[in-house]
Amino acid sequence: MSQHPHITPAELGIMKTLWKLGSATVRQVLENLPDDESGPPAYTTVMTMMKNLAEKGALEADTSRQPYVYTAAVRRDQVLRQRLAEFIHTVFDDSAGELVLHLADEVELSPEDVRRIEAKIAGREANDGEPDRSGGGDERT
Amino acid sequence: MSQHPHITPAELGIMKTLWKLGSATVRQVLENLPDDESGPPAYTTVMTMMKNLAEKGALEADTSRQPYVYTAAVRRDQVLRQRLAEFIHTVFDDSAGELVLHLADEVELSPEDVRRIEAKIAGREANDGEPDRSGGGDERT
DNA sequence: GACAAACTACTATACGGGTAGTAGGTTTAC
DNA sequence: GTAAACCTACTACCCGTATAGTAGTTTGTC
Repeated sequence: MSQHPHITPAELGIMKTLWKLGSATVRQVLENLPDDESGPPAYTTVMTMMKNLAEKGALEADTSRQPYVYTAAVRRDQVLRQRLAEFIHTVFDDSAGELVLHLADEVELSPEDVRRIEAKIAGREANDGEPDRSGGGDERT
Repeated sequence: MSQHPHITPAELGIMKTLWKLGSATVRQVLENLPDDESGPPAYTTVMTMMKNLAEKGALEADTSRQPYVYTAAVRRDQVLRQRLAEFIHTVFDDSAGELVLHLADEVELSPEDVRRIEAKIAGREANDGEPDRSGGGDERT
């Protein structure tokens, strides 16, 4: 059971901070939270969320230290991946291709992005095998 | 005007149906709603949402016909684009490159997808400038 | 014109995410 | 060892989304 728990948007902000800091107390997280328009939340709000995240298994709490020290228990790229899959499912009806279309069309890719993507693609073409995408080709129309 | 209203997940399902059908009554939408695990919603639920969407400007209602006939008032790709931008912002901290990386990494991209990205990159490098996309019309579908 | 069927408007409720207060425990400083 | 500061646990509340019931309106039929 390592299926990642559902992480809400606000929680994601906390996770991001944890990923950045490695380990941190509630206060440290609070102080490093990405700047939100609506000002920083209350200490207890952050605490509640971190507690929730810990209960969900997204964070691990070291309760032997007094200001509990939290650490991310799920990896950044796993969570991001999950979100991505979810997103593709709900918005693009599981069609990654469509997403790519929009992506390529609209979003600005920095030269560096392009560089990295090229590298990625290059790697992909090298061992061209195209791993069977057994899953469900369920193209709509 | 073209600033898209905020469309919630459930509403998106309705929009999708409308985009597919072109124009439709509440009942038609209900009957064509993408299969949701939790069974289809009640007629009135769909109606409420469509009403909301109409109020938000996402749908247009022809109230001269008795079973009102609704039509999407925002374009599919615009909404999708917006969602994508939002997603990239919240999840990938505005780094489209990261998204693509994950995409390439995790989701199986078909050779065609890759080709598209390549084409895009090529085009981008060629006339490195801003892709003119004057948002002229506001026709749908 | 009356009745039935279908539809719309209004209203209510459940539920989850987000927010935070308060009470009580723990640690630290004097 | 007492007080101040800090922290945690528990609880409450608000708000938006989603859901749907009910009542009244419109339309079509006989």
